[in-house]
Amino acid sequence: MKKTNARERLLGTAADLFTERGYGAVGINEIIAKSETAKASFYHHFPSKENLCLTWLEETHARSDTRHDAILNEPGDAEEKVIHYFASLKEWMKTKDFRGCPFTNTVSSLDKASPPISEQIELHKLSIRDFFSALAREMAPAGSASRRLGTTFFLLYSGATTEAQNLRSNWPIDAAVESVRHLISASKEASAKA
Amino acid sequence: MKKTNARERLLGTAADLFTERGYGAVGINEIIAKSETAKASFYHHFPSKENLCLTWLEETHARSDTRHDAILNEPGDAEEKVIHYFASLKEWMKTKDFRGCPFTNTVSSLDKASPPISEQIELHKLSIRDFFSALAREMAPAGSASRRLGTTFFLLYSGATTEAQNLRSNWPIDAAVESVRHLISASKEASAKA
DNA sequence: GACGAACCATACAGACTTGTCTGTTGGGTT
DNA sequence: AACCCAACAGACAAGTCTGTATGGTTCGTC
Repeated sequence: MKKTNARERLLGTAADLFTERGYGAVGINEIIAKSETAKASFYHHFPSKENLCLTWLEETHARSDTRHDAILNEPGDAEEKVIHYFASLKEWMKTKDFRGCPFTNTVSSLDKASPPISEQIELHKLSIRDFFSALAREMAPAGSASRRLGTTFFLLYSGATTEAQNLRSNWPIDAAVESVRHLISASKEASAKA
Repeated sequence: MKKTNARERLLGTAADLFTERGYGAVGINEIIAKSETAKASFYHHFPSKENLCLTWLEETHARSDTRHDAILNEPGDAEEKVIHYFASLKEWMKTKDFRGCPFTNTVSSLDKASPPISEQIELHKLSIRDFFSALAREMAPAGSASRRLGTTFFLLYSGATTEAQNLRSNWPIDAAVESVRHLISASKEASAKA
């Protein structure tokens, strides 16, 4: 039943609990209890709760990053890729009971500022923006217009995630998809006119 | 020095501390100490910390709502009103040290679900969307297009707030304004063509 | 077979949390 | 004068939190 590795068990249950209720609302006592691990083992692998959080965010970011690379290298239309990305966000929200972005939630829930965590969050957010920018560049190669388009996708994605969490509903994501669709077709018309 | 009313003092310092560090990271001991109030007086006016939070959100929402009404009844161009609203968000972020929406932050920082607080947050968010929808209706009276436009403004506003907090910078808000400007001019062209 | 790493259980320190309780002070009203 | 009520101070309960310390067990490798 137990995974053999105590470190993996700790990270796994910490990931579950942090995404479920947020960094601030979960104590290490609960983490070690749910992962069936001794407290001494926890402090053997992690110097502090904050470092556990950092490690969790790093691993989450790494997974997200390789997924973005895979999507970009995949064959297929950039427009479809963007729409599909929003669709998978809907799935995520449904399975995670409408808790939004782990990174954003961690920022809100941090009691005191922690430079390494803040840096990791910035890194992650900028990489998401870059992902959308790459897709935008693919579908509207004209310079300044595609730059704005990518950032607009990014902001719509962030807003949709935030408000789906606040309103405990997926309609903001559907609305964001509608906006994205409209933006794409409008940009096509503009480039056809030029 | 002290305001005469203990209740007002408590609400004021609670508002400051909650917006500064979030609901979860602030205890009532700190609130009563900073407001120079006895603990017994606190529990005389508020049944619990959670109720204090609810009251704070209610008052914040009420202020926001009357401000929206004032803006809508003001003379002036709807387009300028939207842009100006984003500009005042930039001011807010600067003075509040890049802490984002109090309502969104409270959702992330809540340890356990609280129905009255969740309802208050939904109410507030829907009222912001309605505000943007009213402005969109003013500048593009065509039915379905203005509906989408208002929701797009709302999502861009939310995303800009969230990411300005995450990245501790105002560039997401500037980018959102650029997107809004582009959307408005595109919608003008579309209605001119029809 | 010996060494060391990883793991286990458990007790503890010290500071923190929300909320309760007792008792006092002082101004305003009846 | 009697009463009410807001506000005060401060101790207390019962529990939480992170992190440390002690000591014992299992297991792979030299």
